[in-house]
Amino acid sequence: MKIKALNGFKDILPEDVGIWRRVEDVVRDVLERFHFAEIRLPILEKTELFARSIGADTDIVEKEMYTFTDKQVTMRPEATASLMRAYIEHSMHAARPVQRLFTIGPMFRHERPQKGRLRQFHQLDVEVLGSSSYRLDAELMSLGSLLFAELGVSASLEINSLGCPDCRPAYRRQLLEFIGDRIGQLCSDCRRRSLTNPLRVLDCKKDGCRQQVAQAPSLIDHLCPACADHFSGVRDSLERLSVPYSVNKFMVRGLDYYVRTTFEFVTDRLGSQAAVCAGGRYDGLIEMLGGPKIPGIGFAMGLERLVLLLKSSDQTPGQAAEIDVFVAGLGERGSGYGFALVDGLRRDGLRADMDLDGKSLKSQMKQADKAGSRFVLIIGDQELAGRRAPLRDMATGEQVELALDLESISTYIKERSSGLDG
RNA sequence: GUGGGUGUAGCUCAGUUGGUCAGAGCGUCUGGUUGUGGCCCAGAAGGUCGAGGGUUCAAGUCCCUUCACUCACCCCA
Repeated sequence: MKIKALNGFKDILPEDVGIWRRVEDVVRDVLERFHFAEIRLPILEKTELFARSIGADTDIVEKEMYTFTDKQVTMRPEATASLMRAYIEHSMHAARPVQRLFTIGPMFRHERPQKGRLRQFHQLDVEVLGSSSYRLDAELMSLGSLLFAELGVSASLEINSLGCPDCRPAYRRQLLEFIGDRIGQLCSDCRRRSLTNPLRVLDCKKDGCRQQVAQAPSLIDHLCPACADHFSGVRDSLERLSVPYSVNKFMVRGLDYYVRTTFEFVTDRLGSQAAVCAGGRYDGLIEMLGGPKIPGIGFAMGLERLVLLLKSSDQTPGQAAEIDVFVAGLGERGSGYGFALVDGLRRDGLRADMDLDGKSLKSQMKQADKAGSRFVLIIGDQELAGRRAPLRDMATGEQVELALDLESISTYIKERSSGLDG
């Protein structure tokens, strides 16, 4: 029986790494423009951290975490909790009043895999601690929209407000009353939701439920004055930044810690996994985890989903050259000389390779072609005797005779290759 | 946890009502006269048809079981 990767765990093969790097490069570039600093966090944390931050009653904590029960540690299902832990542990609030941080890495959830949802998946996690300004909310959404724009992916922004501990309970009671009157018309899932997480009834996908909740009281009509002001501030700021958005009053959050602003970038090209980026404000979280009373907001972007979008958007990157020069050695002497020459070229900053298995010249030419090498240098007994060797330009087929020494060859290739530094 | 779909060469897939059905394309390798890639041509390697059991003279082809993958539900980035 062959050993295979675990269900929901995927290898990212060399042919896909290019697109992943592109995503990561754009992410880091844009984040730096927005003055964010990268932080790298452990993958394993105390189980309690997630239970307290995400919510002990959530599906994630109840049944989706990879936990070593004998050690009470868990593979992180998301990054926000870890980042908060690090922020508190290192008293980062003392270093500067507003911390703008991001991290990229794998997360683990034991869910049933499907399109755009794996058990090990990767997220970009962006968090700002120390400001409750509504402008910050809009700034993060602008950041998200710029990320999509720079990657050439289209996704639309939806926003909502979940209120705060002052206004949500009252709304929740109203909603429960509304649902109670219609409980018979709702699907079985929604009947269960009405007990566990009533807000979730609002975004049920079933038509019957949608019709029923269409007239439901909406969160954003029942915000307390402070939350209402904040929400309208967010909207004004988005308009000032010309970031297109729509209000989705049925949008809910799965994690307990969110308050006020929530937002998602959604797409219709990922099957049922519409959200490619989602986040919101969590003003009480840091305090709840034992830190200072400091507000925060953040979002997570699903990188697998982003990669899927990039692949579907028909942006063929074209095969890049893997190496600058392939050295074709003929016979034992030619191969031996070429072996040392390739090593020298590499030490000189060029990407070089050769065949080590004594293949025919024709076969070596094919290898060079397949690798997209810009040049092929041929070394056989004639060349060793004459101290000169032909260098073939694989694009044009033209060949020049070069003096058979490292410096001449290296210099010639460097003068004609692009994308080399130094 | 629940439901649907699919499992035939490295990859993408054909395989009619069970009877040369073990195939194609791509990829790989070799060759198409001495040491030159792409295109073309020729040839080769490569598969216990996911696994196990059953029906039958005969099973990728029918039945059962099982495993895997996949999409969707739940939930969620």
